Amino acid sequence: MARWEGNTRGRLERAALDLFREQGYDGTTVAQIAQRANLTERSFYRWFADKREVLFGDDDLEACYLPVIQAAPDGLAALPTLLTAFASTPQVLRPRDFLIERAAVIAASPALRERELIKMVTLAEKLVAALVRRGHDEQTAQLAADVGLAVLRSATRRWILGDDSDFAVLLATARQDLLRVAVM
Amino acid sequence: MARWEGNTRGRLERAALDLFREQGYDGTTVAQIAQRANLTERSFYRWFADKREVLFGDDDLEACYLPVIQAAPDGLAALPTLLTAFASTPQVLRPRDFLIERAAVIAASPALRERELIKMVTLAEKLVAALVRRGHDEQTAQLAADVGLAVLRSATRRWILGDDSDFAVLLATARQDLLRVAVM
DNA sequence: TCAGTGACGACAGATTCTGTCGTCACGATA
DNA sequence: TATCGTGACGACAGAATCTGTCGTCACTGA
Repeated sequence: MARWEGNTRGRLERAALDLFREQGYDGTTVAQIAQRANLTERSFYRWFADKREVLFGDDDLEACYLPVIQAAPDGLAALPTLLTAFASTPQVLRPRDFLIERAAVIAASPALRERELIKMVTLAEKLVAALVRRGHDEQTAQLAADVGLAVLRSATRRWILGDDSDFAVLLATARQDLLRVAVM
Repeated sequence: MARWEGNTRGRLERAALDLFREQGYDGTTVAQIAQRANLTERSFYRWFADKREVLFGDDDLEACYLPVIQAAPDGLAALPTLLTAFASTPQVLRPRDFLIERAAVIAASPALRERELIKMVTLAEKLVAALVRRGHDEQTAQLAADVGLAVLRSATRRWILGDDSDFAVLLATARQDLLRVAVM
């Protein structure tokens, strides 16, 4: 067997994404993924908690956002605090090609959509906690996180579709949209 | 065996909720649920697509909201349209006791949280489609749905916690909060 | 040279979910 | 009353996911 090839995790992720694109998520088994990566099924589960996790490796948005929130100037409102943190999003994400491939696979599978959602919500909870630590009340923090993520999604949609403006600009635009929607 | 007892679906739902509360979601098998409902495991899967679905039966919020959106006066903005529809929410939901029991079980299980989230998002997609049919553009509709659901969640949180105000009032309050958050 | 550590293969087994077929209750019709 | 169709159900087989456990092998440091 091909033990100790190195970059085990990466090999599994690559094999999984390829197979999902070829045969669909439901149509490919963990055994197939492992085999293509020169491993056994058991080893797959040593690197990923379950079959879905292989697509949600290490964006680590949290580690990117939280310090910025922590360092925000005193008295800054909740939503602006979040949007400031979100500005550095594209630097943390994987290359756009990869994101597009992955997005297509996820969109095609309810199981993967579920997983993506809970990742999002888990992030939202971390944001709420960070806002509360800065003195915002729970209710406001929760609402700000929900609304902030809606703005982030709106901006990200545009970015993925090829809009190469500075991400802070995309966020500002999305926030304008939000204002129109919320005030009307 | 106890065939033809009637209310098969309800028996399974009841057995599942009780067992999940006693042993946790992961700790109970579909076979146990079926057994407590005097059925076989195979019959469980005739009534529910998978183990999680047994907790997400038939709120049918969609059927409640869509007609109201359809019937909204011309020219009404997206968010107010949604909030009008949301006003009748409590009439569709199950009794509060049931919701609280269920919420506790869901909160304790990541798998169930995932399922709850995708139910929410699926609803959001239906709302977006309904808004687009009324002439709102896609981007606005998406944002309004995200924000509207944030407001709905905020109002529902208060309602579940025992605030017995008219639900329209709770929604209005949540919307005030939203305005504060969004404008500041 | 040798023990410690971590990655891996091999195997067993519980659980989820699906396909298929035969059986039984019920309702409609002759 | 006799018969037939339909739908709910039990019984069985089997694929796939996920976990526990143990032995092996490569690398590291003393």
